Amino acid sequence: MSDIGFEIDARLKKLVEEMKKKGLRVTIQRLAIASTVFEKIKGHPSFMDVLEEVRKRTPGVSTSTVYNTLQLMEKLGFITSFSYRGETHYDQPHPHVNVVCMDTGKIIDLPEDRDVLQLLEKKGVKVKTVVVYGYCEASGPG
Amino acid sequence: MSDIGFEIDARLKKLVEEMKKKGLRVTIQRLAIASTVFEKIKGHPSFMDVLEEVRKRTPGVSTSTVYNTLQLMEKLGFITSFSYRGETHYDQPHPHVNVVCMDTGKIIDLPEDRDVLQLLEKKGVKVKTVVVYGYCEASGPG
DNA sequence: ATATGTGCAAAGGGTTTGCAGATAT
DNA sequence: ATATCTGCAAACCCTTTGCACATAT
Repeated sequence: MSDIGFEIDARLKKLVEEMKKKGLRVTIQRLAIASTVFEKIKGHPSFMDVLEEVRKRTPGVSTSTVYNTLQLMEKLGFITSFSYRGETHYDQPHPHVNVVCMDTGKIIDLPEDRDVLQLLEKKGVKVKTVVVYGYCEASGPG
Repeated sequence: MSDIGFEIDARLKKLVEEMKKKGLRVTIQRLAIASTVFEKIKGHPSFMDVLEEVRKRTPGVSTSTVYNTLQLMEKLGFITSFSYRGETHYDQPHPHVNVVCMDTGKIIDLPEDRDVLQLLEKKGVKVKTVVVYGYCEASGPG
């Protein structure tokens, strides 16, 4: 469990601890999937994005294993997800504001979102994540 | 075109005008679908919700007709949509803040949302609609 | 008269599942 | 040793489409 070829970032380390604590198995596949997800999560990857990237690195991993692992990671609170245009997108678990451009399909995190979150919380909303559907600079509604 | 059994609300009237102006046909089905949608839109109905409600009122209307009409209405700006848990939900077209309870699945409009929208616009985001994923009063994260 | 719309039924796309064989503990 | 996990392949659900028939204009 020391030389497996992955960068062990803090989240991965914590996930592994968490899995062990719960008697869940730390498999090669789960490590490959988790490290991929942590690396790509800022880009709001879709399920297929994750699957493809995992397979680039570790060929042969199955759809269901990726699916199961993503569900596990979500249940353990390491990622969140939301759906856009019929696809599931994975995202960082801390409350923040995503902006989706309905023209380009791009999804970015709003840089300074603390005030938005605070305003929502002040209104009694327990925020997990926020998705703003709109248009980016270059494009307009229609 | 006078006694068709539907309440002609302002939006329906406007939609009909718009359709005529564009040479689109004002059919019984479209009227049934549109009036249903306008009546139920505050409840963020899913595609299936709309289909079922339309059929309750006007049996025999097909999936594709409902589908086409909803797309048409969206293109003409009378409704918007977003997806949640793999389902398309239809919504009012003006910018506003929806709150989704990830526990109960309930979707409601945030009552006083103008300041939230203004704050987002001030940050340069052209907002079409906002979906806040969180938890309602009774439930907590987990 | 005819361009547009409808309904049927099937295809599509992404997600989810059942199960036999494999494996981390 | 054995409970858990993996991979395959098929099922699933919702959405989307093609096309012959019907209809609003």
